[in-house]
Amino acid sequence: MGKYQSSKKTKQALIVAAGELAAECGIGLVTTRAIAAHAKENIGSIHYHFGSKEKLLHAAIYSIIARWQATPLSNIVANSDCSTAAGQTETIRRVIKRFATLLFDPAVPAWHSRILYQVMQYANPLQDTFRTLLLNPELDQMVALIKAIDVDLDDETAQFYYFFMITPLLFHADYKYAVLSRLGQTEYEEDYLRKLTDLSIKQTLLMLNLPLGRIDE
Amino acid sequence: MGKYQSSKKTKQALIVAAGELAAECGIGLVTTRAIAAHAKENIGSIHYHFGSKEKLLHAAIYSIIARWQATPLSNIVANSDCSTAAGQTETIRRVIKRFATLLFDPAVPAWHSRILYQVMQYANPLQDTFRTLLLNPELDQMVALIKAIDVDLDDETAQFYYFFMITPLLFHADYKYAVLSRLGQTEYEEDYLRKLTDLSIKQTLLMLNLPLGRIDE
DNA sequence: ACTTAATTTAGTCAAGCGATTAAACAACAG
DNA sequence: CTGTTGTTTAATCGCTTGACTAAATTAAGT
Repeated sequence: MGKYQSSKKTKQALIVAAGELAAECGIGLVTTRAIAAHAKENIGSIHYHFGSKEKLLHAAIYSIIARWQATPLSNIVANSDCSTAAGQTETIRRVIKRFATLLFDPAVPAWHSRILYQVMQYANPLQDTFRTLLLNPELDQMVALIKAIDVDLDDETAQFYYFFMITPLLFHADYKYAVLSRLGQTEYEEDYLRKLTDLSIKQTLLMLNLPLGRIDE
Repeated sequence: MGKYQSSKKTKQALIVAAGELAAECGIGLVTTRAIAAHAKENIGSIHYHFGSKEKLLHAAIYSIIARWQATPLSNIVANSDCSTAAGQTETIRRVIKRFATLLFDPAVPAWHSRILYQVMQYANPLQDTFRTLLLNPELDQMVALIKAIDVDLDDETAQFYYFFMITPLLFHADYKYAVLSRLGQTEYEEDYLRKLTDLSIKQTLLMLNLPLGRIDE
């Protein structure tokens, strides 16, 4: 297994198909037959390459986690100057822009953002993996970062502020189709996403009593 | 049909069971057998009383819509004074408190908040009903309300502000189990919900450049 | 109490599911 | 070009699903 060129292509096609279908109708409702048809592959290939439908979905989710880990928060945290108010403002700006990029950048497959947090919404066996590999590390780092900005906060309040920080972005990912339908569009426009990011930043800075001005252009 | 006392009880038990199970594992993954077992009723009763599983789920969702319609936004809009800044502040406060009540009040079944917006997240046949009866009227009223507060806003921006307004509340409903797991609790505490509502109000007032002070106690 | 009709029940159905298999096919080494 | 083996294919498995049905049961009107 994995010696021919075609093997890698088939596996990738199946992962993408599984991801796209799961994004559309929900992880639990995706069938092996639908995945195979969408990928233009055979049902048997799912079991040949991944062992089971669940393992294929696991691989799809893992590919998302890997994408997030390739843009680590630690880069921002390491290069940020949290000793001045202006530096804190810039750090918040970068954190939100990273989040927006991971959710909405056209270079990141659209199904990523629709699946990642789907895992968290309902009880399912993939949650533990997801929490250990991505969610808890992200949250712990963000709590530490926010506490570095305001040393008076306890863990729960810092996390609470983080929720307020990312929540409009998350909403626009989760309810993407519903929002787009209201807007009469088929994809978020660049302008809209910029407005979304900018207001998320501004509201977060107001919440944390940080100055709104930015350092670089 | 519907002539015996037991009929109403059975129908209600099936609706609650369907709602609770759909809240737990997702609308699409609920089975007739699971509903019947959870309601301690017979599978056949689902088809006898509702015709099909889908119609039962439709009835469950309709019961949620009815709960929202019983607490109409129009009450707030009609009694609000949007001519003064203080009146506008109070209106925002009431709108957010209504939303928080509908999502988190223990008097409202917990499964309501976990299902309502589930309908919006994935393509499914119930969306049209939901949009026509609840979502579009709510959004249209809120857009009008926000435009009454700031007459310079266009529809899209007013709706955009509304998203920012409700998004933290919605997040805490959608990701309830994940958040509770992080908090190490099994249910949101009164204090936490008050903090959530208060900060939502404060952030909205900041966003709309309204004074933070309140009118009544 | 009896009758009637509404409701509940258990059993059955075809359809679609994930998984498995053996045969057919195709890629690569020599 | 040929043999080997990794990969793909179509057919089939047992199982669960939503739906249906006829029989049993129960509630209410008389």
